[in-house]
Amino acid sequence: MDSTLDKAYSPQTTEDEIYALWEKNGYFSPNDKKGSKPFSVLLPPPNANADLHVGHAMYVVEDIMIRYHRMLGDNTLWLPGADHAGFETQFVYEKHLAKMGKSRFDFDRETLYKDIWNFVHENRGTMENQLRKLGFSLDWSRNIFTLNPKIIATVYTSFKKLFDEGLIYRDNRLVNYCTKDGTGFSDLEVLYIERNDPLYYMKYGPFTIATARPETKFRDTALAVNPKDKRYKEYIGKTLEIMGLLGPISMTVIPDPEVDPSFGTGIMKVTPAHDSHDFELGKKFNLPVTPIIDFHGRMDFSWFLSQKNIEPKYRERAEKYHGKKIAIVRPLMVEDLKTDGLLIKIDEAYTHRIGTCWKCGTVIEPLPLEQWYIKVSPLAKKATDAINKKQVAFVPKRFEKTAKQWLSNFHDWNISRQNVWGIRIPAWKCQTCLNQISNIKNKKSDHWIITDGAIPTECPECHGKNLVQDTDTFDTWFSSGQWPFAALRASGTNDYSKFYPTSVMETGYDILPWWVCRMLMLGIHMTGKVPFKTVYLHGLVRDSKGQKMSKSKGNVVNPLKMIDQFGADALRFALVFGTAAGNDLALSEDKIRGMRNFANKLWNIGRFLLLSLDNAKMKNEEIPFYTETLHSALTNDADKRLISEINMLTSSVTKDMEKYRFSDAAKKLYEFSWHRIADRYIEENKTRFGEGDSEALSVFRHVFLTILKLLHPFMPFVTEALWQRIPRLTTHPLILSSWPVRRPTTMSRKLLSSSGRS
RNA sequence: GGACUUGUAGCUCAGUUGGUUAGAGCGUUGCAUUGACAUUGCAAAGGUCAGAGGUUCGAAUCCUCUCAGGUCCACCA
Repeated sequence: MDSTLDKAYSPQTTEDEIYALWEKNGYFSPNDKKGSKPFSVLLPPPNANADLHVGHAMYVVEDIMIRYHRMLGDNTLWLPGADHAGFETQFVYEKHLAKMGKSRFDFDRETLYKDIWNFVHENRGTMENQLRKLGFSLDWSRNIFTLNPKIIATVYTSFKKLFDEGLIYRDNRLVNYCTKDGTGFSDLEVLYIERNDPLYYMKYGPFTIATARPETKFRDTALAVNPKDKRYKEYIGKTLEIMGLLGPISMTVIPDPEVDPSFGTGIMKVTPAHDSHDFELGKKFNLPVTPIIDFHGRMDFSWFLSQKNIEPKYRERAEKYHGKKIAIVRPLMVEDLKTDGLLIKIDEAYTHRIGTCWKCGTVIEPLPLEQWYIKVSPLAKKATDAINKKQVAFVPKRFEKTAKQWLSNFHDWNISRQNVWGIRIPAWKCQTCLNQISNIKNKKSDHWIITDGAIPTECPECHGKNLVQDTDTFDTWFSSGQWPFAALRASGTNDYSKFYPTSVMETGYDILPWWVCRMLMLGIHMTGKVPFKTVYLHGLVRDSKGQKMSKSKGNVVNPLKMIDQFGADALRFALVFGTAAGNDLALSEDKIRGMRNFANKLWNIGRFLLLSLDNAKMKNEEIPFYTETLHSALTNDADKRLISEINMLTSSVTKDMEKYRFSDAAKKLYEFSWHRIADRYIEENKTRFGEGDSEALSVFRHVFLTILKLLHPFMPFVTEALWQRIPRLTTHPLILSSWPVRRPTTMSRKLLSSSGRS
């Protein structure tokens, strides 16, 4: 035992060594002791091939819970995972391709998939090591990738079950399509932004209409007015001949109570192929769906140009527009409208909210496309019921309301993505049947063969062998929504039966609708049980001024840099200290430095304790371990008071841990260690320590070891480093030590031995 | 239009079911210090808890309204 500690604590020379000790000895794995209660948390899988950002460091809350429960003697599992992150990873890979002057369309599907797979695996590992740097006591022996074959198998099984139950269906409707990324998205992935766009007023037969999207007017199929609008009442049901840029078109006026008479001129053009409201309206009035914009965001006039006997003027125009991007066509159209005397005015001050791609910012085009949808409401109802029945608790409580609100507002969920990197949808179409069907009028063409992953050999209807698989992959949230049961079925033999439902789901509140609600819906439906009993939501990490971190602002805090500079314990403590669950927190270097100072303060309390113990040893003083006998024989009032205070602190911190009040616990421990023990108890009793007073030293050591235990979930490294150096009764490392109980009475000793650890 | 949320010290934030003189970190000021720690200690300054009203023996905390921020959803032709 080397009791001469360095003057200052050096996390850099301590942390890696301690982490290696824990990991090497398998301390992160469940104890699997008979009778021990299960406690399980699934780490929200970070992107496999990206670096961690400081938001990930908030998962420290999970490590705190895990370490606490491990010390309670629970059968504790914290399961790590790595996310293939479907579209996001493909997006990164496409950027990488672009740098080499290539695009994903230069490769066939299999090659592209393989290349991305290799790309991900070449970049893999950094994220995992960063989690280690943070001190996270994850059971790495169970680490699982979201494209693990067992995970995929579970996802396929779910898809088939949902399909068989009629909860998954195929439909052709307008999808939120990003023409740059070449894929559709669910409603949640559309990012609405406030934007200024010109509002064009144009002559439309006897009317004037206002539109922000003049390019779609070529394929308007009707005009809609509010049935209560006296100005247009007489026109309802009438078909009018209207002069457009490509000649006359006939259009019927239909009633729509949702038309706002005060907007523009109170008359709305209807374009079912490019507006979801119009699409629904079109269904009601049996209007054709006639697209003018293609999946690359270009104008498509082939329907017009293929007609015979087109006037040369109109042909010229259509050819001019054809194949060009919308932004290019708009000004051309404005010119032509002017020429024809159809443009009335342009309101340049018009602002509206417009959907954009959350990833690349391109304006989302609603385009008609066949996709797989999940019928959400039956699943959402089950989730809401579970919340109402208190089968799931939210921390903080207010998110219960948010979750329920989301669950009641979800539309059917488009789970098809036109990506390669992901889990390919196990749906096949028989080409033979398809050809036959297309010859029979009115027969539904959605004749799909769905399997639980096995490649079908022949069509069950016609026994044809010409089966073609859907080229789409699942929305990654469809598979992540199944993570709790999918992961536990894949991670270890009995993990699912032992650890499902998991104890706590801990993640950022920003993915409540994307992930938490989906896990609830799919988890309950697929397993009959809630996937987690408690949802703890943390806030966003912001900069020292409360501003959102972003690369462009240059205010991004790099967690690894902070760890190098101040130690993981300091960063961890800074993230929980003075932070309420569910609230955003401002993180500054000053705060982390302050917490580094606290780690150093602990170090020096330990250093002083060791020096005093050495000093006593030289005087041949025997320092007894703190026991019940010693406790009842205490004579010094200062010692008695301190013992009673550490007991009170223990209960109070334990209560905080149970109630997920980690900030309170951290604050109490900080306050007690620094200002009670270091500033007062040590200072007031220095002479006694100098004299080698065995009672004082015994009490001091006991109290300090207790503090190390209580602090261990928060600052695992410095506490373990000190624990290893201080003479104590047991040989266990701190990570496996038992959580302190009020004091060493007979009763609590029983508890200690029954937990199997001391 | 709907939901949620914030306003507490110079800055960033805690503050449980209402309960003494309202707390912390950082910052500021003064002093101290060669044996645990300058990554330190002691002391100090600094707050009408956004405002108004109400409930209560008692309100930062509960209720109503006002003002000022933030986030999300719906609608926007």
